[in-house]
Amino acid sequence: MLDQTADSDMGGAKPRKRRDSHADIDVGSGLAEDMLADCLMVRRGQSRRMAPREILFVEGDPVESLFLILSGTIRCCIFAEDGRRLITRFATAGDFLGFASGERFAYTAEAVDRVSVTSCPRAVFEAKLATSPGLCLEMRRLISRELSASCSLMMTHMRLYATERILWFLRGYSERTGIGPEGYVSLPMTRQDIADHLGLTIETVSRTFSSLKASGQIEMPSSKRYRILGGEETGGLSVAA
Amino acid sequence: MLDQTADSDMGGAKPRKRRDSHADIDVGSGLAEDMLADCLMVRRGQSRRMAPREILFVEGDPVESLFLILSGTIRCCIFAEDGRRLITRFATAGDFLGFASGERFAYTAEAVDRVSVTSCPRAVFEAKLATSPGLCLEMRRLISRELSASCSLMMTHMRLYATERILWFLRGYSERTGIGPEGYVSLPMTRQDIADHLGLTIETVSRTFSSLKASGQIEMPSSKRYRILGGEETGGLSVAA
DNA sequence: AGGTCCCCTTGAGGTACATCAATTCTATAG
DNA sequence: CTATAGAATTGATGTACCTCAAGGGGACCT
Repeated sequence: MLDQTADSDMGGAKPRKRRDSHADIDVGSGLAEDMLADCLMVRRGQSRRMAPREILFVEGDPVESLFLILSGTIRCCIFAEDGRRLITRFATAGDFLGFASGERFAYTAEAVDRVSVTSCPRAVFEAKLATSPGLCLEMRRLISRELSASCSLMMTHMRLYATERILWFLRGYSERTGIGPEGYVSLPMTRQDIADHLGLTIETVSRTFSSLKASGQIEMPSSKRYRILGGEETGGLSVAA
Repeated sequence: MLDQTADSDMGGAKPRKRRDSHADIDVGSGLAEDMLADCLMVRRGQSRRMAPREILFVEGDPVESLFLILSGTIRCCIFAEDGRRLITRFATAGDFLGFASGERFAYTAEAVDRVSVTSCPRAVFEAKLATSPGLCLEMRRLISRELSASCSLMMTHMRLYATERILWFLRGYSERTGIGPEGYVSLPMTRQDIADHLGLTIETVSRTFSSLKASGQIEMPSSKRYRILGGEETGGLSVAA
């Protein structure tokens, strides 16, 4: 079943993560993922299963391997000296980890729920890089997208009301992970995770969810499942190329 | 003109900015900058002078050239639909522009004060990239640093008081540009620029400057020149090694 | 000099969010 | 089933910042 997942995430059409449904990730560069994935898939048999809260790597660790997420969600965190935590991204199936880092990881990667990843030794990847200039450009494009996602998050942090931040997050997450069979999106992370991602407190996140439910903008049968109401947007097809 | 103070304000082991030819080289892995600079220096004769508010490129423009700033300060902006502006970074002498972008620029670059830049056609650079795998890795490192700077800015935006944001900015800026001969750092950008960089309003920026002056943490003989007081911890003046 | 413009500064009041604190819900264990 | 711990919710209160608004100050022009 692992291979299934892998194949689907990489190139084929597959249920879990439909490439045609999230233009912001693809933006005309399925090529990047394909090439990078090919590289990682060399060792596709060696997938690693992770339990919730399990740590994949820690900020400052030397980069020995690069990773591709096959399923589940991983939070990428950086910590301030005073303990504040910033979750720079929630990486989900099909996302790569470590490519934007140089010698050492710039963030800590931790499993949110049950996760499965494949890895590729850094040396193998860099050897491939040396022989394939195309791969290099594609890698740059991948990192660029990460940078622009980071800017987008910054824009969100900046003078956006809690309601708008939450909706931005929910929309983005559902676009990336896809909507489940019953029409709900699974939300594996805690309120604290969301707070640390959006620059809010856990109470504000909770309150905002409540008010969004009350105003009929979202539906949440449980605290870990949601659906965005109000028409078109829920599909997440509105991202400009 | 920048050199004299450059070595003292960093506290780092190595001189941060060398001014051999006319490229101010930033701290960190000098290798990356050297290789990239070499590439750009191919056309060193063709430097472009820019007046304040002049635009180098606009977000969405196709990337035809890559740039290296020789002197002056450039603001890199992204705009939201509602007109909000985020200045993702102030690029100064020795900084590269466009390397993190793919086909199109991800942000708008505009001169803050009088600026001089050299450029390199993208095709030339990518051709060099194809023949030099080392350059590729160095470029990745460069982009990684930009990404981590972006994360650092996000961390700052996130639940830090205005006072701390301002100090963070002033410290970082003085580290990057160096301290002038009289001990003051020149601050070419407007209060609005700073506000859009730190996620504050112009009034809050101004008020915070005033209170920092009042509490003796900074000195500002005019609104465009400052000096951080308080010795080691605030100024980063520690002369290590 | 005087005038104009733009930027900066300062003030008063409102508000969205943080903080402190208590209760309820969910989950895994006993 | 109850017990216990963690997460989520809800309430009351404070406050840092935003907003609206009015006054300075420097640069440039005639």
